[in-house]
Amino acid sequence: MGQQKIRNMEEFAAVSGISRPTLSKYFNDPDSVRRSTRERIETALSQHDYRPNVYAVNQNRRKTRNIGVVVPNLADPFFSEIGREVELACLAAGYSPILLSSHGNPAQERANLDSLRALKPAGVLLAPFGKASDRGAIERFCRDVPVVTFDATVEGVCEAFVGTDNFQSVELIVEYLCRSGEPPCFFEMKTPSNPNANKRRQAYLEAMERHGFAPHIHQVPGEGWNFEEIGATEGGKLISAGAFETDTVLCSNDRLAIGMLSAAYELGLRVGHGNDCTMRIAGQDDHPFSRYTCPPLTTIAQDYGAIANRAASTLFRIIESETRLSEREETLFEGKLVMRASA
Amino acid sequence: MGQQKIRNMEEFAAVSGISRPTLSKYFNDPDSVRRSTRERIETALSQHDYRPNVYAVNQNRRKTRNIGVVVPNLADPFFSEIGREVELACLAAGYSPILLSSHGNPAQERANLDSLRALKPAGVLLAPFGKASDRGAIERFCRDVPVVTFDATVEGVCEAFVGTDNFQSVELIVEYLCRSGEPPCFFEMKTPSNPNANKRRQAYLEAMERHGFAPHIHQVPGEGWNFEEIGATEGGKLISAGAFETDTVLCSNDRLAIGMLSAAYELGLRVGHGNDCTMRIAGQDDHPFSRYTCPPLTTIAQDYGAIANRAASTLFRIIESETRLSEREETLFEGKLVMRASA
DNA sequence: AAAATTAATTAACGCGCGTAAAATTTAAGT
DNA sequence: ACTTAAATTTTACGCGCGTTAATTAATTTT
Repeated sequence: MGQQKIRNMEEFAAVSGISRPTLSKYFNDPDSVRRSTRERIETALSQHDYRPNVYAVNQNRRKTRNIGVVVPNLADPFFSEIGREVELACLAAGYSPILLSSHGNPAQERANLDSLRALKPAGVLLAPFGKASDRGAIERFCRDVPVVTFDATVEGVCEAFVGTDNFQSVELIVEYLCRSGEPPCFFEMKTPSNPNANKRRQAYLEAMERHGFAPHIHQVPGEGWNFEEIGATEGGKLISAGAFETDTVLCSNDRLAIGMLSAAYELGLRVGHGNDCTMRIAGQDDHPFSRYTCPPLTTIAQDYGAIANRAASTLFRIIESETRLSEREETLFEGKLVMRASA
Repeated sequence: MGQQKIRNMEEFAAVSGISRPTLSKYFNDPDSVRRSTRERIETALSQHDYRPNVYAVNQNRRKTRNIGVVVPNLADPFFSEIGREVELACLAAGYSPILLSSHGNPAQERANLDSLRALKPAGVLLAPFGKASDRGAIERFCRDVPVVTFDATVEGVCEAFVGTDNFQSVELIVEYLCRSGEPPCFFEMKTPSNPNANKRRQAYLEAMERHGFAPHIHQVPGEGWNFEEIGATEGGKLISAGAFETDTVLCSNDRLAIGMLSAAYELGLRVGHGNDCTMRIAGQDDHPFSRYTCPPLTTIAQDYGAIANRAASTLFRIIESETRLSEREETLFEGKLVMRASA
């Protein structure tokens, strides 16, 4: 390895015998220089280990190669998984992802966008809160930076949206539940911040009508992101009060279902589709922990990988074309039924 | 708000009527200028919204105010929680945290340190893999950047370590388990990468001896970070084979315990300390999901907040004193017994 | 009010790199 | 070998801010 440390590109030009502008070209895009020079640079690089100063580079480049990735809550394994997928896609395309969590707090989401703005990112992949998001702030941000939203959408803003087709997904599981037993009641929070929740409720209503059953929606109070807690306490209350019209409950998401399963267990109820079971509980999202609940949770799996990759590739396309999309693109992936023991 | 956009500090100096060097002082430390000028700057700031260019600032400053935070796996809620606490501590002290996950991959840990080096951070808070970490790389990194490790340690390197006192914690739960029923067997992975696992095994052996019981350690194969899976399949095998010498199992961590609980449920066993129960299962870490398992998991809680804050404040002390610690500091916080239904 | 202290201004340089224009070299094509 | 096109080198400027030294202004002290 290198003997004396190389302090800047000038010095590296000296030891490598390549002019500084050519080196600059190389570091911007290794393929932009002739193969022979590229090889000379790379051997020099292997002997002296020099890396361009990030700050100087980004100061002078019009657009950085940074991609901001903002998710509402990294403590939720769903978002840490999908965040990870997005990061990988960025890396693979030669961009530098910067992952920020809004920690369940819409004000933090706004703060994250502010921080990102200072980093002059080439683009941003945003999983917004939805209704709870600061719409104005996001709109303003989208004017300055190409943004693709994923998972949840803020109606009308941003270049594109990639998510799951809630109507297809809900139909899938409602159909299954109706076919295999009593039609499901729907369990959710009264004031869900996530727009998917509203679509899922709507989709439930439509699906139930389609199958000729009366819908039963149960909304419970509760704030914040402690969904398991809400599912356990409020879901438990409903169960023990006998509030559910049928023996089957479709939860708005897996985390609520996990809480409700825990409450059912406490109440000594056996959940599942067996003969010895009292009720069925199903979720939505295929949360990483859903296969370890008792019993394992029947749910709808979102295609994390497809969503992440499509969102990323859409953003790259916008960045590289240097033109905004003429109209807002919406891509919805289908959910898959994951049948386990709980329903 | 501002009418025309301010492009740089020069222009902001013009509109605010403050000279550029004074502004520069202000942005470095608002308290370094006279109160009257500070107020003038801040009113101008509220009218024109200007922010210094991050890249230009960091290029010229000797040390940035960036703090790198590296955790082994953000998909593990334990680390997303503690990572969050650390971030908050950095923010509160006026630093800019940059959270990176190694995604369960030691090579990624090294890559993360490389990325961080390019950002010239003032310091780094590192939760290393431990044995699996690239010791040489970490040592080299520590020579250049002040580093405080937390959660897990790499023996001998870095300025300081903050973690949980495994010997105290394990004694606590072993004592409880012995007192309240049959003495525990110990369940863990054969090749744990986390050094805490080794300390916990050792602590278990010592605690059992102290209480006059024969220890029984069961190690199962399995690679990677899918602990629940390993706990479920391998733990399930042991249970159904009747391999455990007593009816009580202490798992090396909560995620293994969550898996084992799921296996026990599948086997139709009732877990807990009630009369109708077949076995007891306990964990360690107080994983965020442990209170929603069936039954809720008895475990040892680490003091996330205390660990995060102590690690951060120790790092800040080193950074601000501009001197390396004369000797390596080790701080261990006590665990607390969390009694739930599983044991 | 004068002297002493403290703070702000002016002027100027440097950081490490992007980038543009002109001059030169290299490679490819006939 | 000669023409042409493509790549590289030289030279030079600019980015936005940190920082320093000398100067001037504002504040505090006696």
